[in-house]
Parts: sequence; structure tokens; C-alpha cells
Amino acid sequence: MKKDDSTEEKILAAARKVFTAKGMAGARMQDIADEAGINKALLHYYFRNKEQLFENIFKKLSQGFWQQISQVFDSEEALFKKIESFCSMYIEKVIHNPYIPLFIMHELNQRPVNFVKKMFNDNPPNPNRLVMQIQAEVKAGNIRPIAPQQLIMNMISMCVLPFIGKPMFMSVMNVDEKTFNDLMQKRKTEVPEFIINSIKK
Amino acid sequence: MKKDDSTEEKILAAARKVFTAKGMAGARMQDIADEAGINKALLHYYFRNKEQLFENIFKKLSQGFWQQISQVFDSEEALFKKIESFCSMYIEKVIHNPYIPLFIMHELNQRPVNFVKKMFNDNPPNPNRLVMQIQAEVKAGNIRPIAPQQLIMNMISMCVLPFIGKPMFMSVMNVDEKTFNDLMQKRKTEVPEFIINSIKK
DNA sequence: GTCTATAACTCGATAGAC
DNA sequence: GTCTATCGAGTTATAGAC
Repeated sequence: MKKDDSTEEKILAAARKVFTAKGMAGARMQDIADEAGINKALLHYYFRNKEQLFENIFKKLSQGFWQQISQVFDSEEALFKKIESFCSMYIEKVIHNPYIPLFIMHELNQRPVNFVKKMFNDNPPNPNRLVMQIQAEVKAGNIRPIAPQQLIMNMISMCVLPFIGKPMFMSVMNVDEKTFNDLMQKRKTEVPEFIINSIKK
Repeated sequence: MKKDDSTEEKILAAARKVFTAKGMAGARMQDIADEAGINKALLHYYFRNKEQLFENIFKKLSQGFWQQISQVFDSEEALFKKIESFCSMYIEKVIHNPYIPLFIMHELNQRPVNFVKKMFNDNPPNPNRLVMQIQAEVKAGNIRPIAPQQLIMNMISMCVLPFIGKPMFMSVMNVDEKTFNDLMQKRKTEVPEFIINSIKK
């Protein structure tokens, strides 16, 4: 039997879908059971309770979320190239998983501050390499002076927020689904261009 | 009796606090009653049910959210000045109401697409004036070519996302509350500077 | 492992006294 | 208007048959 067909995998896929769409508080075990094509009792057989099922999903998602970021942050690429790689990779990823960032941020805001740290206790993401790279480019006079933290926040913000605010943007800008998707596709090159134009000398 | 001391006002203030922190699904009528210093039955006396109380809060918040944006978007200022006004006004506002954007976006993502439109049926926000202003500046050759929608998304993204992702940024960048707040204060000038550097010729 | 049935509990809502 | 007490629907979780 393929791994994806196992009951456990079906539950995890269903739970991921329901939790990311409705959040922990809004999700019902019944919804997850229905989505997985099984009954509620089986959920408790595989995962003792709702909390454990949630944590399983949440930990996996948030670690994956940052693992991919860290890979780019730590790569050997030059700064401008790295900015391009990050934005296109990241926007592409979020196009295919539009609910994940809002889900993670909503759930993190419900929990104590050190919950994030606990989540990454084995492998905490850290942007040090990118920070030092930015500082070096500033020092070398290749880009204008800017605080690395601010630049990194700007980059992540522009990649992620349009998806989190999709319903609002669609309504306010009066665009349909297709037009919105086109705009997002274009952002894969627009955002890095915007950033590089701002920091280059 | 001052308006703020009336029971209705106490309920609204409590509901706002609890709903924005926990979301509609996560909020309990008991939490709101406790926060307001009254009992559950009184909530139902003033607002028939949870849904009506929620809609009251949500409508007020989301309209206020956009009303302030629209004011700046429609002002008579020149483009660069307008960008500065928007960012400093907006970041300042979110510093004092850090939960609101995440709350609004989370709730909007739970509801049908035309829920947003229904919310603004009387006074839909529209960025047309700013869009035309950007187009004019591009045409006049005062700024480099850029799609107005992309520029507007960039601006809003950089103002809002750091607050939505606060727990994550704090953990990943390893900064404490005070340092985070300092970074946000600086963003009131950093963000417009970042944008203008990118689009100016 | 998977199901049905149901226990145990949470929570929104109402009844009714004051 | 405000409170206490309680109902009843909906949910998580468990028991027990297969």
C-alpha cells in the first residue's frame, strides 16, 4: 500500500486542509473525519486528541515554512541574486499554499510568546548569514545603508501579505480571481526588482 | 453617566478585545462577559446573539480600518508626500491596534468572497485617485514605470505584515519586545524611504 | 483497524426572580 | 436592567462490538 493511501496519511492530509482553512478553534473533528472519509473514532485512535493532531500538523507546517526560507538565506548566492531567488521561490510556494501563512500567524498569535521557540528547539531558523551579507554589502558601498532586519522584513512582507489579504485586495481593487493570480505571478519578478531598485546605488 | 461607562459600551469594548484576540470561533461569550464585568445573560439582552455582537464589532473595525486609508488615498498631497503620510499614519495606527489587521484578515478568509462587498455597500473604499496619481507620475516620467496595484500592495504589505508576524519575527530575529517596538517606530520613516528610493528616477 | 453508540462536557441561549 | 439557574445543541472523547 502506498504511503499516501494509509489511513494515517489520509487523516493528516484532511487535518491539514481543515485546520489551515478554519484554524484550530474553528475546525471540527467531524469535518476532518468527513474530509478523510472515515469516522471520528478513528481520529482518536491515531491521534489521542484534537490538540495532538493539531500540533502534529502545525509543527510540520511551520518547520517546512522556515526550512525553505533558511535554505535560500544560507545559500552561496550573491545578495541581489539571493533576493531574486527568495522572492520567486517564496511567492511560487505561497501561490500553491495560500492559506498557510495566515494560518500560522493566526495560531501563533493565540499562544504564549515562547511557543515559537519551543517549536524550533532542535533547529531554530536564523537569518544571520543573510544579515551579515547585507551588512557587508553596505560596508563595501555596493548598496545604500539599510538595517538588515528592516530589509528582510520588507522582503517577506511583500511576498506574503497579498495572499493573507487576498479577499480585501480583490474587493478593493475590484479584480477577479484570474486577474489576482496574474498579479501574483508578476510579483515573482516585480518584488525583487522593487527591492533592488531601492537598495542599489 | 458618561457614554464609556454605560453597560453597552463596556460590552462593546470587551467584545472588541476578546474577538480581536481570539477570533469569532475562539471567543467565548463567557470571556466577553468576564472582561466586561457582567454576566452572560446581559450580553444577550443587549445583543441578541454572538453573531450579532460579532458583526457589530467587525463592521465597525473594518470600516474604520479603510476609512483612514481612504482619507489619505484621496488627499490632495503630492505622491511622495502621500506615501510618507500613509506609512507613518498607518504604522502608528497599527502600533496602537496590533491585533486588528490579523483579526480582519482571518475572519474575511472564513467567509464567502462577497462578504467584503456587503460590508462596504454604502461606502466602498476605492483607491482610484491614488492609482491615477501614480499613472500620471509614471507618464510624466517622474517615477519609473510600475503598475499602481503592485506599488499599493507593496506599501500596505510593508506597513502591516510585521505586526501580523510579530511573534515569528521576534523569535527568528531574536529580539525582545522593546527592540521590536523600536524597529516599528523606525519603520514609520524607513518604509516610505524604501519605497521612494525604489520608484524615484 | 474500523465501526456504532453514547458518555461527558462546553457553550450559546432562555426563563424567570428581583 | 441585571442577576441566577438551567436547558438543549453541538463537540470531544471513550466504550465496546466486529
